[in-house]
Amino acid sequence: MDQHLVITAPDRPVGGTVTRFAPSPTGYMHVGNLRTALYTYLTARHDGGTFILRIEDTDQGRKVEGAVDVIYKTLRETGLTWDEGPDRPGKFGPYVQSERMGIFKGYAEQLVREGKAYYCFCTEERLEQMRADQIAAGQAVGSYDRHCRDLSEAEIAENLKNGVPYVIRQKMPLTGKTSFDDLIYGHIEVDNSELEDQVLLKSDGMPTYNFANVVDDHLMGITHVLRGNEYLSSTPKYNLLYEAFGWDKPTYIHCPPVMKDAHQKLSKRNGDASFEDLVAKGYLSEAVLNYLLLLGWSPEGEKEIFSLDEMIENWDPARISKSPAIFDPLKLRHINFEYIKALSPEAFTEKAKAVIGDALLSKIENVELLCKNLQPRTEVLGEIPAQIGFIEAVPDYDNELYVNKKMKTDPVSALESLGTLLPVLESVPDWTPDAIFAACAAKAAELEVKNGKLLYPLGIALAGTRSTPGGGTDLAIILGKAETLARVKAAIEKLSA
RNA sequence: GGCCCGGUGGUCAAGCGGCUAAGACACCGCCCUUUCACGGCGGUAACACGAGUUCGAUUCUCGUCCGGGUCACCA
Repeated sequence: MDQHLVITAPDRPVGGTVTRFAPSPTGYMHVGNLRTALYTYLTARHDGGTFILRIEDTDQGRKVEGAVDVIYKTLRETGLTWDEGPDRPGKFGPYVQSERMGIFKGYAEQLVREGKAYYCFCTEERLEQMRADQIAAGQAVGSYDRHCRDLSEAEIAENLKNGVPYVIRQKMPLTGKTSFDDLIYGHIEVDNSELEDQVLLKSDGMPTYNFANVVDDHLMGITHVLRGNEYLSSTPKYNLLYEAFGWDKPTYIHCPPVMKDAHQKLSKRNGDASFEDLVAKGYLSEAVLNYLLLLGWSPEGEKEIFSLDEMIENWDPARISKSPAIFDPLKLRHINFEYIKALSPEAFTEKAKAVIGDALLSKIENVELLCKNLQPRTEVLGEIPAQIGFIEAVPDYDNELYVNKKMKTDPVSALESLGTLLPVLESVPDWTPDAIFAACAAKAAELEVKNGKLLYPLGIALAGTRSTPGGGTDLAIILGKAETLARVKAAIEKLSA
């Protein structure tokens, strides 16, 4: 990461919306994550608020070299600029969670002093035994039995003095209900008896994820928390923490997952495409972002193609869907196609050239014409090579290709057509699209046949395939005169054989 | 299993008590056309099921079924 490029973040607007995207650096940005980043970004930007990037790197086991760069790179490529982050420190840093580890213990101890949390000296063995007993007794598994919740002052002091390892647990209310309101899912209420006295501070003095999250979000002034709906069931515990501290609760916006199919989430484990993979295949980053916008959210009108500015303007988090959405590569293709069509010819040509490669490029007489024909035929950049393989050499093909009902052609008539066309092509004064087409059309008129009768076979002769970027005369221009004449002669020979 | 959430065409989805239940992708057909495309026009296709509330339910309530999530000193 370009740590030398550290810029101080600007001040936040007073009373504004503040959101945060808090990814774990796993070395991979899957599209579900990116969608969350987008929704989080839009929620801040729509309100003219602040968008923060916080790196949650405390899972040392999953640490991957260079992973933070992937996050930076992806957000930059998609234009999701952040106001505060590791490289843009504001007043609420640090923005890398591993650098914040010192601040949590004090908060946990504060809750202990206030009687809202307690020291727990249970050993791992005891907890395991407890769970085993619960299973044996056919009870609900998993919940801590609150063994240390009511230790006497003396016992606690004694243990502390002896250096017995401990964790700090949150003291949940035993009765009553806790509720919260989610912007998407509405009012959700659970019995407090369902809530476990969760660990806040681990025995190594480090906070648990849930605890760190609440404290960080509060200290950073986060007003809107966007995250996956797998956190729906732990949100009551979050709220109880906010209440214990007397902090303002954020607005919760839980998003449904992006699915691979009806049962599985999209994930790295399943080998599903990451943002980088999609870009490598020839999807435009704007198109990917636009598709993701629509995957789980719908605008008010019928417009589907949105620039980032238009997304910001039209964004309304309340219109996020409640149910999971299956990632549809076909629809992505279509959106990508829309973006490709909207490219200027020059911009498309530039992108196409990069995919075609210099070797093949040198064999193309008129790259501009080729690209002009390619643009409305390219949904994904990566499929260009397959469309122009014929330029390198005519593939093996069957003469049956000359059969075309509508053009009224077949191998016999094709042989005839190519025979008439050859001298026409040889004598075309200028090797330009208009001149060639005019000459061929004139010949067709003279013979009183449809243009296709002559030109369809030309296309087959030049490309050896039905699907080509352009008609026969365009192919002639792309291949050049010498190559064209050679291929027509070869085709005549093949048809005569 | 307890708790929580969800369930409109194949997919994304609009809808928020009364509609012939939008639109997009995909699919099919027609037109245009020097192939294939692009484009234009048209078509097939949906409210999981059962009660209840109501003059009237896709919309509200309950139940059933199905799917997902969550129950760690992991994040």
